[in-house]
Order: sequence, then structure tokens, then C-alpha cells
Amino acid sequence: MSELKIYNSIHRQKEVFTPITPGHVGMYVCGPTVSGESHLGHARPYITFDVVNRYLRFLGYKVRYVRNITDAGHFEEEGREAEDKISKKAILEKLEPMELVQKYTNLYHWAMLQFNNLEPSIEPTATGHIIEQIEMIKKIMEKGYAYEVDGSVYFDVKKYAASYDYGILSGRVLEDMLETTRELEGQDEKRNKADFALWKKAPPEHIMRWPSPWGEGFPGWHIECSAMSAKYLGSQFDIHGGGMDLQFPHHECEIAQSEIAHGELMARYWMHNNMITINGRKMGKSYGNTITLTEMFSGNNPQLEKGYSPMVIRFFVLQTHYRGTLDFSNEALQAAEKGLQRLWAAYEVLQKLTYSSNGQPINEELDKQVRQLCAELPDFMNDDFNTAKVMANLFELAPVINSLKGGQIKMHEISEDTFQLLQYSWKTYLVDILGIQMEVLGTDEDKLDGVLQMLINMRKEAKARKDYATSDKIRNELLAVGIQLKDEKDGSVSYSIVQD
RNA sequence: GGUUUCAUGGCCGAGUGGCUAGGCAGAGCUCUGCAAAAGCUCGUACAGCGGUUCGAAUCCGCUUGAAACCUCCA
Repeated sequence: MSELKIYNSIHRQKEVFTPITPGHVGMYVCGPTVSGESHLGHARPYITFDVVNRYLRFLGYKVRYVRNITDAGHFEEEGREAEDKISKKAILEKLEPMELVQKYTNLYHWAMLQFNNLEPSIEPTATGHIIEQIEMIKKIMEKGYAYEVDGSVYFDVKKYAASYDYGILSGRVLEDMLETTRELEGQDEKRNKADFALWKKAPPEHIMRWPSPWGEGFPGWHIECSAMSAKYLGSQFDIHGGGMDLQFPHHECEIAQSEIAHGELMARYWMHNNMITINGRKMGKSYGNTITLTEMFSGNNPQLEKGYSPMVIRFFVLQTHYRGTLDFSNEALQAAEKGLQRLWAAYEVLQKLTYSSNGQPINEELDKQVRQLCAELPDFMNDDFNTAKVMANLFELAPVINSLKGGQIKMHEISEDTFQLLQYSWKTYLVDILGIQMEVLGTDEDKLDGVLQMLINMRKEAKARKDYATSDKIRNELLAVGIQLKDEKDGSVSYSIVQD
């Protein structure tokens, strides 16, 4: 079998994955800022890295997956007073800052559950690690790469760049940046434009504030990920993931801080997922074209023709390679919905099939083809998590499964081993690794099934006496409430719940 | 302005120096009381212009178009 290769953003090439500690993987992924509701764009990294997590586990690695929650609103805008995004919004909504944080954290967790994302091993919060962040800033100051101005602390990028490679991740050149960045509007305590805040002094109206050696304030944006990843994964770990838009400045700054504080490159493999676009444009707050996840599910957004279930979105995301942009459109989502239904139907059929052979000969060509399609699956995953190709092969196998059921292909035409490989492959790749899981009916399932069987029998009786008006009425009215009947070849009737 | 990336059939999207991606939509056929589902078959794409090559959509150059990052952003 092939080796796992990961496209490492820092070297701009695919590299064989070798963990620092054999058998173990430390992975850090930048999580959400819980000052608002997650939108479709946010879903991509969480789904992408969920599959990475799942696949690494499948390969037998013991994975420690850390995904943070940024609950300390902190950022600075050039030319303006530093402001606290979270406390600002909190005033608008008349909520305590932590109340707001809790609300959106809960909503986020709920969405992750809907997507069938496995929970991270550790989900640290920024506010829970203020001490670690302060300690790390102190260390950077001791080394002489940070300076304090009026209660704020800045990282000295120019000094850092003199001895280290600032731009190693993003490919940026410091000189270019110094020349090309925008005009300052008055404020600047920073020695250089490229310097970034490690700690910011809190203005009086700022609600979220903590005591520090430099007075009351709050941590800079980049420091939390460096401090928390080091605490739980060590000063160097295996994989750092996040969206492409975080590559600069966020990840570049993380690297610089961590290098000074811990003396080594913080992560060995950097993975960046590409953006979701809408009408060719990145979905983002600044463009005002976001669709929140609850809107996606409900369809309550002018850009949506209807709601799409979380699994449809997961499927939609995984049908594309994670490094490519993914263009949102209703047509594409509806295509994904149909595709998912077909794939899942085939999966359910496959799980119910049992192997039997009466000693008749195997169709060697077919048997070989099925084995090959299954055998390629790990190769695709190993090739930088090519979920799109995995999907394609599953789709190619679907007609075989359906034919096995429909009788176009007889079971004896494939060997028992091949059949078992087929069942195993679908369960493993579709369900365990891609994480596709259609919601099972709740506890009322038995009752619903009982009612449906009754209706199916009534329809059968009507058909037997050629009362098609009645049989069609039953079928059509069930369809209207979202239950599709299917007349099988053997005369039995099955049903499926239509996704909406 | 700087840095970088991308350009594939009606739509979404893989991939590769020469061999069918796949899905959705569409057409025909089979099955069926009808329908749905399912099965079979079909379109024959790779922005434009040059170049390298026996051969390029895949490599190089130019042109055009689009996007991302440089500022909070997944």
C-alpha cells in the first residue's frame, strides 16, 4: 500500500507523512471565534480536518486533535482604537460577553454534531489560557524580540527577520510588505508596520480584560494558538491546519512567536483548505455574502432556493479536493443531494446483501474490476486526502451493488472475498472515514414502520384487484409527506425518506 | 501597486504528456398497470495564441479573464 502524503504549505509540495513520535499524531486546527454564528465557509475546515482526523485514526495513529475556541474578542484595526469584537456585540445584544460566547459556542457544537464531525481531543478556550499566553509573551520579551509601549506589547518582526525566515510559510518578503502596506492613520506605537500585538492595553470601556505585568489588557490575536498548541502538543507537533486565509498573517506570526519562545518550528506539516466561493467570490463577512449554517439547513436565506441537510453539505464539501475552491450554487447543492441519496441507497442495499454461491463460475473481469476499485481507495486517501476520487470510485461501484440486488449481476459472479472487500470498503470509506451518516429515524421508527407496512399492504391489495386509483393515491400521498415507495423486482415494496 | 493561484463538456468538479474520471441535468432503451427506483447506452470538454515534443488539455512563453492574500476573516 502507498504511504500517506500530505501537501505541506510550508514547502509547497506533497511530502510523505512521518510523525515525530511513531504511532502518534499531534494536530492543531484553528477553531472559531464565537462572536457570531458560523457560516458555510467555516464548515469547510471542520469537515476537512475531521476527515484527516478520521483517516489518521483509521491508519492506526493515536491522534491528539486540538481545536481551539477563540472566546476572547481581541483584534486590532489599523488606524483605529483597538476594540473588542465580542464586547461590542454583547452590548448590542444586551448579553454578558460570556453569555454571548456561550450561546455561539453551543450553536457551533450543535452544528459540528449535525455534520457528524468527531469531537476534538481537547478544545481549549483562549480565556482559559491567559496565564499561558502571558508566560509566553514574557519569554519572548526576555529573548529581546518584543517591546512594550504604554501597556501594550509588540513583536519585533524586523529584528526577527534579521535572523529567521519571516515569510517562510506565506512566501512574503518583509521589505515588500514594509513598502506596500497601507498608509497609517496617525496611531502607531509600533516600531514597524509589520509588527504585531502580543498584548493590548484595554481601553476603559473594554469589558474583557485581564491583569498582566504590563497592566490590564487582553492578548493579541495570534498568541493564543501558539500558547495552547505548545501546552497540549509540545513545542513542535505534527500537523497545523486551518483555512488558507489564515496563512498570513495569523500562521506566519504564530511561527515567529513560537520560534522565539520555544526555539523550533512549531509544526512540521501545514495544511490549508481553500475557500468556499459564491458567484466566484469568497464567502466572507467582509463581502456580506455569508450564509449561516442554520440558514443552510432551513433554507431561510435569499440566496437559497431551499434548505440542505448537513449531510448534503458534508458530501458537497468532500466531493471536491480540499485545496481547491468550491463554488456554491443551488444547482450544485441539489446535485450533491441527489448524488448522496444514490450513494447512500447503494450502501444500505449492500449492507443487507448476503453472499451466496452455488458453485457457478466467477466473472473474472468483473471480479477484478471490483477489487481494483476497492483497492484504489486507500491510495486516493494517501494522496493528500483525495476524497473526490474516493467518491468517484464509490459511485462506480454503485451500479454493481444495485445490479447484485436487481439480479442483472448474479452473486456468484464475484468471489466471496471480493464481496466482503466490497462491504468492508463501503463501510470503512463512506461511513468511517468520510463520515457520511444519514440520520436514523428516532425512537418512533418502529411505529412509523408499522404504519407504513400497513399502507403498503393496503396498496398491495388494491393493486391485486387492479384498483390503481387507490394504489396510486396511497403512493402519491405518501410521497407528498416525504416518503417514497419503491416497487422492487421481486414484488416486495420498500420505502425511503426523501431528503428535503 | 506587491505576492500568489486558477481558467476543464449545460452545471459542479477529478486527473494525467499518448489510454472512460465521477456526480447532477438531458436523450434513447429495458423493467413496470403507471410512476419512482434500478440497469444498459449516448454527448465527447479541457480560455486564446505561439513554442517544446513522434504526440499536450497536461511542460514553457505570451495574451485575455477571474480570484485569494497584503486589513478581522475558515
